[in-house]
Amino acid sequence: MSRGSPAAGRVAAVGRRRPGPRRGASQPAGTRGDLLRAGAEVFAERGFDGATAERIAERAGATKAMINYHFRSKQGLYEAILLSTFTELAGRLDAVRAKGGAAPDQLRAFVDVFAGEAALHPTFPPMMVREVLSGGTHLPEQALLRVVGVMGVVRSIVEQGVKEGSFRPVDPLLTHLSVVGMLLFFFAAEPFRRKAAPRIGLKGGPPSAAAFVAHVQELMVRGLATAAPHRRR
Amino acid sequence: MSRGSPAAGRVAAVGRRRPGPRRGASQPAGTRGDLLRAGAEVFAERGFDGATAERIAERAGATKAMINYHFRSKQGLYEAILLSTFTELAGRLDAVRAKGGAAPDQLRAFVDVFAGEAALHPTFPPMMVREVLSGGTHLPEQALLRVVGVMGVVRSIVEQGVKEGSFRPVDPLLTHLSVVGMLLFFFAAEPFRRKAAPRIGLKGGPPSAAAFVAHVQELMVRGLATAAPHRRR
DNA sequence: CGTAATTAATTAAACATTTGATTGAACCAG
DNA sequence: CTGGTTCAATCAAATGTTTAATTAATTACG
Repeated sequence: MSRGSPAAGRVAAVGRRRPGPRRGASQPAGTRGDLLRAGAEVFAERGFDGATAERIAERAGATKAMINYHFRSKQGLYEAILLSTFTELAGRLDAVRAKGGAAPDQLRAFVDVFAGEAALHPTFPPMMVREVLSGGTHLPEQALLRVVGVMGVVRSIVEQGVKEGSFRPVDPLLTHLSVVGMLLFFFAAEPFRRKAAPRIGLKGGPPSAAAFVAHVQELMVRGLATAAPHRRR
Repeated sequence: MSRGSPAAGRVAAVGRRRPGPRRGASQPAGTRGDLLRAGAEVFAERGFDGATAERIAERAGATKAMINYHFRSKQGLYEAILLSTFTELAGRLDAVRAKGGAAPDQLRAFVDVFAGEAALHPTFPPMMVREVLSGGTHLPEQALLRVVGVMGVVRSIVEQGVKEGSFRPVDPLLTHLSVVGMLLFFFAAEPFRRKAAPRIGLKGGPPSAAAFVAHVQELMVRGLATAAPHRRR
């Protein structure tokens, strides 16, 4: 630990730029960025314990020692990925709430943005679900706050809808759990559907994300609406 | 594998009975049953890779060699657990469909039974979600068929409802994904809620399973109902 | 300017654990 | 005895981390 290690408090700082080959994704270049991208993929596919440092490094085109150099440990890499992912998502969802409008429209927009983010960063839903599954073991404090923030967005939308009379009086937390649960499960299950598709009689291939988004939007807006349901008996 | 190993094709067979201490759960006694129970718990908590044979054996009050003796390998234990769990669930849900009745009532019953099973066997939702997450890597063929069967139950309920006129014309597969996604996520996230509850301003403690079930039932029946929604604009 | 000193980035090898599986002896009911 | 069951000890492979050496860029300064 005698030589200066950059892992200490840094998060987004980028080392020197290299004129190397073009990167596929967007933001950070260099080995550090390669590790973030490769790590997100492998962690999403196999979970924290199933992802070996060796495999991550290989996919990033680096050696596993680089993980410890740039992030201090495998867990350090994991936390850096979680934090940046959750922060970006929470930011976009906050924007939905901030934009205002009628509650049903905000709810539709919430679903849209959430799904858009999941489609843009396919590693986010699996990582989120895995983290929830393990009780937030590896979840850094700051990332947990983002999750709480998202919960607050849904809560305030629902509360506004109830006050406006467009929604019946429902529990905001339960509503949040249903919407986010549906969406996370759908996107996290994508690899499963692809692999199990031939086994299932799946006409017209697996369902598209757009179709599911529309389905969820209708389901929620109709399901929360004030109008009385089809009462039987 | 020279000595006779019972692991080959067995699934539910029980070794000799012992007069040991009372077991907490129901079915199989003996070391084999202890391993099934302990394995389900640890696999649910940590996933396949995160669960060590040592930890499972310890919780079962046995040694890890017993896993290999009774199930040939750690993966063998895992598959045995998955198969028995999924088979039981699929059976109860098939019964819901077989009982008949109006589509909305069947859908409510489906949610009820699904949630009841999850509450009775808290290890099932996490294991199911983890398996879906990893694309069904460790999923034995027979267990996959059960999952497909459950999907068929929802599909036929929805198709009946559409034909009867109680449901609007929705995609059965998308409907299945929403219901099952909501339920699995809710139950799989239980440890997370418990751990994050103090961090969140959670008035009255975490939501009860019964409350969530009622919420999902209303949401689905209203959301799928034929009646026109609260059209805005 | 040019060159030596310094720092950052990277790699290959070594290390210390951990872990799933195997083995052989002991145990025990019938 | 005998055959199924259990355990303690052992093995070999895998894995996260550390270390030492190498290379490249940046800075200091004569």
